[in-house]
Amino acid sequence: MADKLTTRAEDYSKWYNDLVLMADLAENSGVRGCMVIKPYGFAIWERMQAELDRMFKETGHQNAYFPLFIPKSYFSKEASHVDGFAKECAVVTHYRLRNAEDGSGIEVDPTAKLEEELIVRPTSETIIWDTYRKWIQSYRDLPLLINQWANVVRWEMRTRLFLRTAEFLWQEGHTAHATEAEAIAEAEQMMNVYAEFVETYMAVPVIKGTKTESERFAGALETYCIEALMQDGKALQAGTSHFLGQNFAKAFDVKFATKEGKQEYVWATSWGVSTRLMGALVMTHSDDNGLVLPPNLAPDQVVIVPIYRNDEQFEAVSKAANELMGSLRAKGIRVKFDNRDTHKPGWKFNEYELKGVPVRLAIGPKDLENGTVEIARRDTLTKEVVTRESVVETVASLMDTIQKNLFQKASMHRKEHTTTVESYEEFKKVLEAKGGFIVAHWDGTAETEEKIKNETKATIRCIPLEGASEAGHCMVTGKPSSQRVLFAKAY
RNA sequence: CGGGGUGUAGCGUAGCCCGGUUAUCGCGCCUGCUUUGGGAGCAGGAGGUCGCAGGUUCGAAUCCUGCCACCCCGACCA
Repeated sequence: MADKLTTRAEDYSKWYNDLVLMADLAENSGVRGCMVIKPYGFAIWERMQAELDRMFKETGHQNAYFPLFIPKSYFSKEASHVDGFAKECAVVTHYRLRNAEDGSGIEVDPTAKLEEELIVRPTSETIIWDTYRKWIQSYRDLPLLINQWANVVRWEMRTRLFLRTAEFLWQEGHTAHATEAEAIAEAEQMMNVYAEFVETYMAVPVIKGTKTESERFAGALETYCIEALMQDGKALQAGTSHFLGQNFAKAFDVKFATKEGKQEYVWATSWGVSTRLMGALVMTHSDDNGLVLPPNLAPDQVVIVPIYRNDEQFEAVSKAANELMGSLRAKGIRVKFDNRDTHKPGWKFNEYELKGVPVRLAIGPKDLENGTVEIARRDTLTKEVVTRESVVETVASLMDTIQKNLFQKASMHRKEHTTTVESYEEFKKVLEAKGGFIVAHWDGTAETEEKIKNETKATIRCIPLEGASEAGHCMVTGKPSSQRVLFAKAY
């Protein structure tokens, strides 16, 4: 397995797929563009959900659930929104099957045609705003801060495991506010929540910014995003937060009575992250030995592997392991004791490396004799032997050390693959030779953006929020520019 | 939707051009013994509508026709 990973490292996307498949995260289901997320992969997603959900609630949001099916007519209300999604919708046209008369099997019953087709949600703006109209009457009903954990379907031409599947899991927040300023503040806040989650838990450094007009979400006035750089030098959009203005309020007639008794349209935001984050995780930290999970996110932070030759040894080792597991858990560390008798230690070592468990402890007869434990780190692949007395402390501090080390490593990689260029020639050269983020001046027009995209495949990932404003000239047209923007080839 | 490719055991594959015993090999799986501090060894065993449907032929995994599925590369996108 390891050989296979190494040889395929030349082709990153293949390598990435192998990693995902072999690490027991997910596999192609055989259903077009849809994946099966396996238990271990789903455990990681659940960790993401848990931390994000906590952060949403800490910022005042509540969860709710809306229907999977959306009547077609809802889509006709917001023109730019439907333009963005029309080409990738799965549509339910019938509601019954029957046995074919010629005995060839099951067929769709043509007499069971739906009066109005149902769209399998590609995103829930339309049905949620239709509902919000009924929920919002007064300024006292605002702000309405709701999140939904759900699956959505987008019939993409081309799919890629985790990064772009036909069906994917995500959360979508949809909020309504009394004022424009409040809605903008919400959209910015959620971008910051995403950035904090991705950096603190996933140990993936991100750049916060806004999208250009042409890259903006369908129906949004402003799209905030976080952009991450993968190991192969391509960028990945890790999360987006949209300021929707009053577009949806007007389309779905969502008005509220102000304190002064006037009727006004509400201001809206929406924001989401998806199972794509799993792809970001894999492609940021993994190496040829498999996944590398940051401790803050890992479902199992520590695994204890017992080493023994016979039942007595197993008893003795298990006793020590269970005690150790108890003290680690008391420190709030997620520990698994793998006492399966069906696999040998060497097999387990490799398995947990592939699965990216941050710390592995091994206890055997020698350790019982010497009062020691062997500690192995996944991030550095190093091992050391420590005393039983110090192991809990060592492991506890390793959680922090490994988390920081992974973030540090990814940050260094990004720094080394971020290049500031002055000319279009240089831009093309760097893009070709090195890839990564390229920081350059742009005249702010969609034409120039389009030209660059067509000629080089690179897109403007974002207009960085923390980028200092700096006068300069567009690298393509020479027209004045007030700030450098971030370019890259993207997934 | 354009271009390319692949369908043979749970996974990865040989065989196909040039039709001919019982369809190859590895991993995995099962049983037994020995093993267990980096993916164990030996012996035995189970597992196949050769993607589907037709056709050609004495005979088809192999040749022909049609269909289906998936993958990869583009255009589109979280």
